[in-house]
Amino acid sequence: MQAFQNYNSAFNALGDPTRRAIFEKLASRPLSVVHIAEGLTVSRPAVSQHLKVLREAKLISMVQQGTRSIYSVNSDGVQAMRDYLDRFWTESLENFKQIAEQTEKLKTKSNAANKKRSNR
Amino acid sequence: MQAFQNYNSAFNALGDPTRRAIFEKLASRPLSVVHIAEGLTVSRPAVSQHLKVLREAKLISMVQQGTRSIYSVNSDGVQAMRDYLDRFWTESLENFKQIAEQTEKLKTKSNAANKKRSNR
DNA sequence: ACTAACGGTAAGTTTAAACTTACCAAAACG
DNA sequence: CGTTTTGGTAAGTTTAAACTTACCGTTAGT
Repeated sequence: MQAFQNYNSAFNALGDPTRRAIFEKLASRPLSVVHIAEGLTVSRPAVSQHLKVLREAKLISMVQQGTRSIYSVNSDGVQAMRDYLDRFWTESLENFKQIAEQTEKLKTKSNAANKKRSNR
Repeated sequence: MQAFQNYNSAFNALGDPTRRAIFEKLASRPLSVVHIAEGLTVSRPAVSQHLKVLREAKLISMVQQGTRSIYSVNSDGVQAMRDYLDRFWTESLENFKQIAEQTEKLKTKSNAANKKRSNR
């Protein structure tokens, strides 16, 4: 709830197909930039830019090993997104009952209205 | 895993701040378009367009009531995103140990290298 | 029937995101 | 040292997303 209000950047980061591909690659194991770029159709600089976005969204983190930058998934960031969705998931589920109830009410209402109309 | 491969559209949908605001509004309770637009800074047509995006991403659903279009959060779509994140969250957590182990290995390796270098 | 309310869509503009090539700096290795 | 590997950044282009106004069809209310 507290530290991560970066939901926008996080969701935005995973909204891009290329970044999603990178993210999923890193989920399987930590990789250097060249390794990440290997399977992808975009250039290596493009990958670097995507990595920056993902890192700023706290979804991945980086450790330097000599000339290599090793990227890996940041579980905390992912957790934050999960929590966010959890909140609205339960919230919407609670609403579900209310919707059902209201729909019932409205059905009887509109039935009444229909009856009224057909009475004209 | 099966029915929802719309992860892109879903994450993309929540990536936009205005759509996030709409989504959160709807989480508190189902609303008509004018009600949704009420608090927001953008025009009503813009809201309609955002609603379309959210609906195509299966994050919200709509029922028609006379002239009103009542929108509400689609729990299934949210659930699908949760599942997606769950998968990569656990996956990255499993990696965490491996990273730690490998980091240990690399530390001893680089220690050996440093020793070698300082021996020159 | 006439008018209000509601809301979806079309057309056009503006801004920003994704990508490219080119360049550069730092570490590694012979 | 020279050179290769690695990867970040800058500058510029292109495409697409977000928004606006204008318009129209449908339902509701009087």
